[in-house]
Amino acid sequence: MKANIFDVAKKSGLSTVTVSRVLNNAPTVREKNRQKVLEAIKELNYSPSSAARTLKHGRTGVIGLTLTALNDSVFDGVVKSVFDHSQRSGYFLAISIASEASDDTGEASNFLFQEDRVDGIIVLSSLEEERYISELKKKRIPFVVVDSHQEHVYVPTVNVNNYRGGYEATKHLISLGHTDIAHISGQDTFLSASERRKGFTDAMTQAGLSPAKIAVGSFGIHCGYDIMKQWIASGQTPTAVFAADDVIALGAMRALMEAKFRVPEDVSVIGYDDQLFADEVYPKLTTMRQPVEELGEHAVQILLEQMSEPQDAQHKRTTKILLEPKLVVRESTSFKR
Amino acid sequence: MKANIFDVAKKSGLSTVTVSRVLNNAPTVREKNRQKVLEAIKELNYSPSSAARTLKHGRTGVIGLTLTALNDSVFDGVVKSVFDHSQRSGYFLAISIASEASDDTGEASNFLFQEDRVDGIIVLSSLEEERYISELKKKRIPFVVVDSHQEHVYVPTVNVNNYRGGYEATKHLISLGHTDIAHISGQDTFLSASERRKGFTDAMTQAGLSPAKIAVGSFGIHCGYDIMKQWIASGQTPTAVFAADDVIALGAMRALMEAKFRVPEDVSVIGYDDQLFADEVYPKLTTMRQPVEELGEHAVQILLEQMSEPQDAQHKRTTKILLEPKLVVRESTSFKR
DNA sequence: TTGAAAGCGCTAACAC
DNA sequence: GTGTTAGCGCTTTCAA
Repeated sequence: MKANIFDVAKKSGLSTVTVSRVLNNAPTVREKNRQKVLEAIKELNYSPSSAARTLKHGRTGVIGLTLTALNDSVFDGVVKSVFDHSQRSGYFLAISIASEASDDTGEASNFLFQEDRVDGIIVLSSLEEERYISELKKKRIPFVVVDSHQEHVYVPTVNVNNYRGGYEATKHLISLGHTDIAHISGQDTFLSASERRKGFTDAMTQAGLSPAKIAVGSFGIHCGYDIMKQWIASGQTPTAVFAADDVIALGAMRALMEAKFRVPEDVSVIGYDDQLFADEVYPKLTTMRQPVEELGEHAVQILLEQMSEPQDAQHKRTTKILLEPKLVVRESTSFKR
Repeated sequence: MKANIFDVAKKSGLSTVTVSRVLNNAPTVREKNRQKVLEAIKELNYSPSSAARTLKHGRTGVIGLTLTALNDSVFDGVVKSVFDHSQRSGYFLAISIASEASDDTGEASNFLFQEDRVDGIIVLSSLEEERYISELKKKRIPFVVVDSHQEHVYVPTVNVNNYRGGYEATKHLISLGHTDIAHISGQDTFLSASERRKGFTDAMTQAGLSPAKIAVGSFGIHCGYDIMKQWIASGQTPTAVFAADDVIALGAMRALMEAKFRVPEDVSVIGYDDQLFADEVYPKLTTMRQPVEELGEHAVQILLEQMSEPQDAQHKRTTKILLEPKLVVRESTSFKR
């Protein structure tokens, strides 16, 4: 049914070797023969078998990407960026989306790690980071961790400076004259959450302010509303809030607006991530933007380096990239009245 | 370096065939030998080569998914669902994210279609639908189109009833007593946009209302704000708006709130898609939810059917699935005052 | 400039 | 229950 390289060879009156040379753009093929081959290929609608090539070369040409949640501007952006840069280097992208709930069998490994499906893996903000890392190391699969949640010494990582993000977000509010500033944090499972919180605390302390009003919520789950509502109910409404992500910020704003507070006239709110909706909601959200494109670019680049290096060299030096977030001022923050 | 099946055979003192049998859970292996093999596998940290298997079997175990945009609750949800169901059937998922801008070379085909990388392809809401379909047919790669933008007779598709969605959304507003209802539509490139608009028009007409107030915006681009602002400026503010998607709805609400209209007291707004933020924004967005999980499930199911059927049978019957959207009433719509 | 032969790692068919 | 053999489709020597 499907044509193989022999069919092409026969049809073109040449050998499989010559066909192979044409396929790989070898210069040592007579132009006339090259044409014959190309014609046969077209007529037979032939395309080479990637499996056979892979088997021969020992590389699959596939990069794997594991992630936990989609539906988040940051992760989505990274995926897109990773895809673009992979393609540019001739690699396909296979993805694996872990469910929130960890698999029952503690042993169960990621789908992508099976067999030698991929030449390397990008671990994006995984909840099973530890397990993945040790398994990847054991299997000697080259990898890089993006948005890591723990500190690993010998692991190549690409991260965004969350401490700096928290610090800058808070400083923005302070610079607007606010002194009663609250922080709704993400859960401690994430290094990013505690880093942002540390940035908040330091910025407050350095300004001689009390960093006492902190509530620990959770990314992903819509907690901003509840926490803010509680503060309002207890008469503790701050004049400014630093929310650990944009969704939390949205929830906080909703609680405020429901209670007839105006944003930003009565209370300023700053988010984190610069999700797509940040630009379209009322009032437009001030937020910290993550360098999404660069995250993906560095991830692919480092992974390719890992893949090209001999296995044992991978312990010699470990690349760690730290990118900076960027403050995007919109409408949800203003001078304290 | 990397162990192969021979190494395992040697180490366990058995033949490669026996090792292969163990790998494939063949029942005809003496328990004692099975243990020997398993031990050797573990010691050598062996994992079989997918390439060799693929070559032998003529199938890759990979499903391809092409999509245009990420960062959209609907698409993201479908991707997740497709991943889950693929995995459940033992397939890996490779994705290809097309850039908005079509490739310069009109010829350039999708990355995934190259060689025989995948056993089948899910085309998700592609802007290059026509081109993909004809190429996939030519290459005889089994496929299914999800959220198709044109009507194709012999193409298996999974769609959501957009006409019904538009109709129901509009009826919801009518049932609340509104008569001056506007519609901000998506661009006509998308069948979904014109279908929703048709639903709007029919619902209005059937209720004896004029479906005249229609503006054609564009999905993805933030147009809801501009269009609504224009209506407000020209004194044509409707009492209810049906936005073709949630982002447009968000923009429309922003324009309204900026102009001191209250939502829903002065103007009701209904969106479409039930993006994640719909539940967190103020006021919570009433919207039409797409059956995301089912979309992915049916897509995979139909694709697997296509893959198992002989090539020539694929013209005999063509599966077409049409799912129904669901109205989710929240806070952005209310009775006309 | 071209081709014959060997082999990448695995498994199905056929012995034993 | 187990092993021998052949071959999946391609590319890489090596020889012509």
